[in-house]
Order: sequence, then C-alpha cells, then structure tokens
Amino acid sequence: MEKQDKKPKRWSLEDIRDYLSQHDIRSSVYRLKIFEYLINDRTHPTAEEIYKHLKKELPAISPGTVYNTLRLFLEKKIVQLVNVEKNQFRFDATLSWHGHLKCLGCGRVFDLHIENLKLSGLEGFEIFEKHLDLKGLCPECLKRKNI
Amino acid sequence: MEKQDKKPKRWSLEDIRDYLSQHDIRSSVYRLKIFEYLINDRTHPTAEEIYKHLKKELPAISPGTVYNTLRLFLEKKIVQLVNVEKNQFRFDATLSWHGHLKCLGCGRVFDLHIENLKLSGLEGFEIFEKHLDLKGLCPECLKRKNI
DNA sequence: TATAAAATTATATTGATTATAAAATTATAA
DNA sequence: TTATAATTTTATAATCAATATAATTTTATA
Ligand SMILES: [Mn+2]
Ligand SMILES: [Mn+2]
Ligand SMILES: [Zn+2]
Ligand SMILES: [Zn+2]
Repeated sequence: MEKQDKKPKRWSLEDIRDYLSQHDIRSSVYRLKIFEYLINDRTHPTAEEIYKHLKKELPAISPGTVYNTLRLFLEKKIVQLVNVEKNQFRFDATLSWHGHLKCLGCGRVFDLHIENLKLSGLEGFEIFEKHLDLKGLCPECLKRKNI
Repeated sequence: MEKQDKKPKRWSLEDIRDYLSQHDIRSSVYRLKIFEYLINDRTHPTAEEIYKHLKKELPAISPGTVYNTLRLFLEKKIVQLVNVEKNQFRFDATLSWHGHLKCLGCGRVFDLHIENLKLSGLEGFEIFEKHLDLKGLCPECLKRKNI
C-alpha cells in the first residue's frame, strides 16, 4: 500500500474564534477570514495577496486592515514570516518547524519536511527562530521548461 | 592538542582584482574596497554599513555606488544575500554553504557550520539556493542579560 | 440608551532600494 | 598626445511595501 499524504484538517470559523481567543486576540469578521485563508489554503500569501483574495468576498475590506491584522498575528505569535521574497513579507499560520521552497517558475511556495538538521558552533547560544528557505523550480515548471 | 580554528586568509587588493576580472567585473577603487570589506571583515553588513565604513577612508563615496556595486556583485554571483533582517539586505562574499545566526542583543551575524541537513519531499525539484537563518542570543549577550 | 473601548478606514509618511540623467573617469583609437 | 567612446560615479527623483495617524464605524458594557 502506498504511503498516503496526511490530509490537513480544515479549520472552521468556530475553531479559529477559539484559537484567537486563546491567544488574547479579539475576533472580527476580517480577522477570522484572514486567519482562515492562511491556515486552510496554506499558500504563504503576501499581505497584498490576502487583500485581493478577501476583497472578492468582502469588498469593503481595506489594505490597512490586512496589514494591521498580520502585524497583530505576528505580535501574538500565531503566524510566522516566510523569507523567500526579496521585498515582501509572506505569512504562514503553520508554526511547526518546516522549511520552504519558492519555485522561481510559478511563484508557489512549497512546504518542506526537515528530517534532520545538525549545526555546530552554537554552544552557548540561545535560539528563538529558525528559517530554512530554498529557491528552485518545481517538477511542473521543470517539465514545462523542457518541452 | 586542541582543534585549532582555521584562520581565513586575508585577500589582497590584487587577489580581488583578479577575482573580479575572472567574473567579468571591471575593477575600480570602490569595487575593490567594497569587496575587500565583505571578504576580509565578514560581518555581513548592510549597504548602509558598508557606506559608513568606507566613507571614513574614502569620503567622496556616495551611497548610490554602494547600491550599484552590490547589485552588480549579486548579478555576477560573487556575493549572496543574507536573510536575517526584516527591511534591509545583508551581504556575504563567502559563497560556501553555511547558515547564519543574528543575535538580537548585539545585532551581530554569526556564521554557522551545517554538519547535516536532510530534507524530504524534494523529489523532482531543482534547487538553486539554500538559506538557513536563525535568530537568538549570543553567549556574550546572554551573560550580560543574566548579570 | 449612553458611554467607553476597539477595530477599521482613508490618508499621509517612512525608508531602503531602484531609476534616471548629468558629470567624471577610464579605455581605446587615431 | 589628443580625440572619442564606454564605463563608472554622483546627485536627485521615483518606487513601493509597510507603518503611523487621526477620523469614523463598530462592538462591548454600564
Ligand atoms: Mn509553511
Ligand atoms: Mn556568512
Ligand atoms: Zn513551479
Ligand atoms: Zn550578541
């Protein structure tokens, strides 16, 4: 039998409301929807991408709200920054230790499972954050290139 | 006998002139000095830090030259970006595969030796760049904090 | 309902980086 | 050497994601 990909559970708005509350964040329609997009779609979007995505469903939303909310989420540590972009922040609501690969062809940001990482020269240091970021091409873009 | 730290060789201006030439980069006083600072001091400076450092010795230098030169060096792939800063680029002329730790106390960026890294889920991908970036506190800053 | 607190909006500001065009320097040809 | 072209550097303006500000709207609570 083939190993099956674990299908990540989709968070309901109620799940998110509880989660925000547990982290001392008051809920609002926008906050719920921004977090929902991050946690369920998992595309590591920029603030602008989140804004454009939500504007379809909630046309009254303003970019400031997205920026404010993301800053709040960072402060409360329920999202992390992804460093694959030169001039823009990308956001991830998945906090477990994993890496990222940005495909330079299609722009998608893929999650990487890190099986093993051993560093030396860190004796006496205290670590708060770790980021592993790759750039490359995904299989689809490689195939397209070689046609 | 204790394992001894390898002392990195210091590059002469002639070394650098040859190196730039090998990479199709014409030399100039500023280009030589910018690369010299990067390769010999190894502090992973920002453009602004390079500008301030060189201005002491070469007061006529302009920030534009530093930005232009760093962009050229990136294009010719003789420097790489270090992603430890939120709003600023840091630069490294050491191209071998290694990681970085930014101390949030003193701001220094340390090099890390990566003994082992094993990723999964990259079958069929092509990788061009890898970055490993940590944030934390260095031993000196930890000691200072605990006094 | 009245009042206070918080969230959202529109707008202006910031600041690192890039773009542009003129001036200075360097390389090459005559 | 002198002329000419190519390159580098400079001063300046422009860009643009992110932040700050203050007014407005919404929500919570008395
Ligand atoms: Mn991720
Ligand atoms: Mn380094
Ligand atoms: Zn792709
Ligand atoms: Zn330190």
